Amino acid sequence: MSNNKLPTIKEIAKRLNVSASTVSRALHDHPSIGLVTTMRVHKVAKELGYEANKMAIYFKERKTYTIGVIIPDLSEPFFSAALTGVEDAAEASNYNVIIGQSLDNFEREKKIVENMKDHRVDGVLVSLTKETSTYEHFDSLKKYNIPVVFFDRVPNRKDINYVACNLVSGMLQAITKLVGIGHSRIGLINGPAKLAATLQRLEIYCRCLKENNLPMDQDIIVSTTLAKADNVKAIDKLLALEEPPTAIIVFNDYVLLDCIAAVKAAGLVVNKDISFISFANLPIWEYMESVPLGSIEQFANKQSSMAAEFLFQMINNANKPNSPELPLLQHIIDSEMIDYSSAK
Amino acid sequence: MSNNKLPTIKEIAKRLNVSASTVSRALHDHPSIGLVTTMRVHKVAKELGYEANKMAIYFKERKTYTIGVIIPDLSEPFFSAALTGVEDAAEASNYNVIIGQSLDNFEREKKIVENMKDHRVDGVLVSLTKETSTYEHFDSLKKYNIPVVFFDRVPNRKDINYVACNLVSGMLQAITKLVGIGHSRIGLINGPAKLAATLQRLEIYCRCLKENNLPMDQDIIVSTTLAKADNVKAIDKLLALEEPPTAIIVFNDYVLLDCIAAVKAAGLVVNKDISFISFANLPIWEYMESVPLGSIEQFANKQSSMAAEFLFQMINNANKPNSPELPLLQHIIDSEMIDYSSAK
DNA sequence: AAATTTTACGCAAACGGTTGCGTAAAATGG
DNA sequence: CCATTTTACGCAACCGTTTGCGTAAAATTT
Repeated sequence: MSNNKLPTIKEIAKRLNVSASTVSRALHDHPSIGLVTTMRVHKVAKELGYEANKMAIYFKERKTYTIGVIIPDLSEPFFSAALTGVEDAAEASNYNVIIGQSLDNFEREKKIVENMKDHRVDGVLVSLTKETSTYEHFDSLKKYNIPVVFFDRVPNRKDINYVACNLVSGMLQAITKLVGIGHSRIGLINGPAKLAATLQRLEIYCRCLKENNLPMDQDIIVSTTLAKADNVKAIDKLLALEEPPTAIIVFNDYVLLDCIAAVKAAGLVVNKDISFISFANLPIWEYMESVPLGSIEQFANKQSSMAAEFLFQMINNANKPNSPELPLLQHIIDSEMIDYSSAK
Repeated sequence: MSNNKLPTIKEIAKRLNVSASTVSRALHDHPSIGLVTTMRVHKVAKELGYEANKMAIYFKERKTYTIGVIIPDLSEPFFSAALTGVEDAAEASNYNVIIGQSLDNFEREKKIVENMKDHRVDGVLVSLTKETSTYEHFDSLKKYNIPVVFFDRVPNRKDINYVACNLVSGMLQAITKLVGIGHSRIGLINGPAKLAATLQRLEIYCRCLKENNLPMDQDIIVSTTLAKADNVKAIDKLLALEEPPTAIIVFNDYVLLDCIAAVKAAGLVVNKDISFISFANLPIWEYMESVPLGSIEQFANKQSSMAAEFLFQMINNANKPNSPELPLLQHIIDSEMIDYSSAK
């Protein structure tokens, strides 16, 4: 059983018959304390193994040196990479990171925000739930002077701080590449209509087709609920067309995995009979034999660490007394198509 | 700009011309406070939007309701699953989780421990670095009454609290299964000698062979540094034998992925010419066409959440004044071979 | 030697809330 | 009507550290 009593400043003060304030100042080598006293204090402090109780200091400072990160799901490599990005940035600033997984559940997200408020984190980083469409729970953090920065899955609002990823650049690279190697009939397997990401992909797809002077054909645009059976149905529908696409942009890697299986089942060969480009979430293609021509990378790590930097800027700015009101911190990172076609 | 001043108990007290202690008691509906006063306090509290500053309470309680988790690498699905297990358990107990990635670096691990001590976490969960062989940095937490529970990668000591995974059960299932379907020449591709896991696998492999009355042949035991080229070299060495094994136990899934590629490159067919069983770390086999016959699952989530339960037991026990000195909390979970042979 | 400055330290409040103890005033008992 | 209990609240300490201000004693100046 350990002593249970950690040495405090008062303890040192008592032993030396001086006041706690003298000890505190001596420990910081404050000039107003005599040299001998300072040395005696240091000596006793060392003997007792004294260490300042940071929680007491933090409490006085009204800070916790902790930030919260709210993400949908750690089992997604995208988000675990994002968390790592945050942790790296936080470590560099001597901050701690507490996590909360919303599991794409709005109520959980609210609860996590509440909890982080209770713990008085110095700031919050969020990647939203798919369900989230109202933001009062984040607005309420303003009352506690807790800044919020969103990343990747960000609210559809102007008055927020965020880092997001622009899918246009990657999609443009993808379609340009496909056109470059001779494809002119490029399909799209999109996600469920209710997801913002779905609409976004459709818009960008159309734009990029146009930029490449390709016609748009509704027949080669299909969607899936993201369920496995539905993914297969979607790709089969395209393959069954009279004139099937020769290349397909796929909603994400999970969908693509099912598509590849279906293509093989149909006796076709990936990258010969049909080519794919998808939106990256899985770091697995280097191990697979059938791979997409490329993946549109959204740089989870880069997004999250930049969001963390923004957050620290806001936190530090708030600490300065004459803070000149920071402008909104917003940044959009370009996605990039990672080319796999040369790899195999 | 928000008001910067959150309402406090003192603020309420001032408005009602009562003392802070009365307000505090009224807010908790303490019987010694008159009904009218209590109601007036509640009313003003509501008007002001008063919420207790938990940090102040925690500081007084000398608790933080936060536990720390130290794991090697979040990008490994095993550890992100483990973290999720911890978070689930923590949420159920109203605790927060702060994370630290050691990146398999001993110095980082020490630094993280130090940091968590500074933040006075109520307890720590650890899965050790591959480099860690001394444990003073954890012992030092005793001084602060911070309990520690290890999981999965645990110290080689008796006097610790831990949850670990027993590989024997899974390996035995694996070899028994292989024997059952006619294999009698079962190889082993092991990891680098310096890893504890390597020695462990070798021992268990030998034991399980013996239990199935199979002879041991040094020729079909090879090792790899875990680098891709070396993985390929290892499997090629086995395939080049006069009498190659018909089944191989592989160190882990990463190694196996390279092995499968090498087998295909050699013109052989997985699960026909040669079969594999590996130690699971990747949740990818459901998407692959060539899969091992089975994977030995070590239940990251179960291990970590049980470790968290242990930790909470220790924390709660320490809070009780007449704590009857908890015994060491130790548990070993059986690994299990997950059978994929029927799936394809 | 008296006046002034400097040195070296203590007091007390502050952060926000909790709690043991003391005590007026009101209610009850005899 | 006096003695005792109950009711309802305030005081002050506490958690551990920091910091503005005040002040004796010592050192310096004249």
